[in-house]
Amino acid sequence: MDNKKDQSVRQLTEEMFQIQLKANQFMKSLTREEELSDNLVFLLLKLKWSEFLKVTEIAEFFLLTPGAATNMCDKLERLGLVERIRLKEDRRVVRVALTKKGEERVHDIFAKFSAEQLETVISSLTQIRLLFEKIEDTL
Amino acid sequence: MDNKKDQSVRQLTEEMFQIQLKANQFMKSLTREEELSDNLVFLLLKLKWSEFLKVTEIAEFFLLTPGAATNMCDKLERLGLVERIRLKEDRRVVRVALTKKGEERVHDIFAKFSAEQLETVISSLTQIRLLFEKIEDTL
DNA sequence: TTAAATATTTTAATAATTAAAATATTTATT
DNA sequence: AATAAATATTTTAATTATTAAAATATTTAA
Repeated sequence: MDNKKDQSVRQLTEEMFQIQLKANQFMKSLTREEELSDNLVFLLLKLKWSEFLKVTEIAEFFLLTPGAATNMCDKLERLGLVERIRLKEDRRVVRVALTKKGEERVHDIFAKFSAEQLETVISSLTQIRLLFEKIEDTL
Repeated sequence: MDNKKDQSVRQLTEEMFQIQLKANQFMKSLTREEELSDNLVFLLLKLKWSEFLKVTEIAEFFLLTPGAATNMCDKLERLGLVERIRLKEDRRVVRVALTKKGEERVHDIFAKFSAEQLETVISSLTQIRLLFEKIEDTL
């Protein structure tokens, strides 16, 4: 591995490291008063704009096993943030939905940001996603 | 929470989710044949361009406890990828450095990418970092 | 009616982390 | 010089989040 490539490795490592750091900081600023894990917060957000999700849907979204998804729901249910109801039409299926308390929790997460701030964040995140897609096309 | 803000939450959730997905995919493509965790790979990369790191330095970089950093080193040492040597000048300090095998492992990670690919990736990552910094300034 | 497939939960095991304790060394104080 | 305090790393115990596998209940297919 020549010096030019060494430099590339060094740069790439540094950028990746900084990005991870800032991404974590961003998550923290979003969930600054949350003691929930990132994935649990993500799930609350996801449920905010889905009427409900099945456990297998949750598992698929998060690329986890059904057991892990169940465990996530256990935690949120214990906190009164979600409820689980068996579907009448197919009693194998469990609907997972936000409770009133869960709705309020999501509301609280975003109450601290102005509409302008949100727009800026969304716009930046969109560009970040596009850049990752560019990387995807490159490799 | 009004409809406009609902939409913002929805968009933000979706972007965050996609970014997490793509960032994971990126890590996977970088470490596609690695059975090491992300942090272990990161540490290998970091050691590639540092002569050596102390355990506390590793803990600081990764925002972990010294115990966790020790554990990371245990794993890499067990695999023959790093070595630990007490500093003569201060025998409390352990130098952690890549072995020859570790160097080769890092080399292998990047052997599969061309210089052009690396340049594109680095450039995109730099922009991603700048965008995260913009978000940081916004919040 | 029986067998196979499916959804979720439970159980057991594993990996990665923290908090706290332990060990060794260095630095500061007496 | 001796003692106390600080520091670096490791070890131990506990916790959290995940997987694999097993269990339970239900639906679908034969």
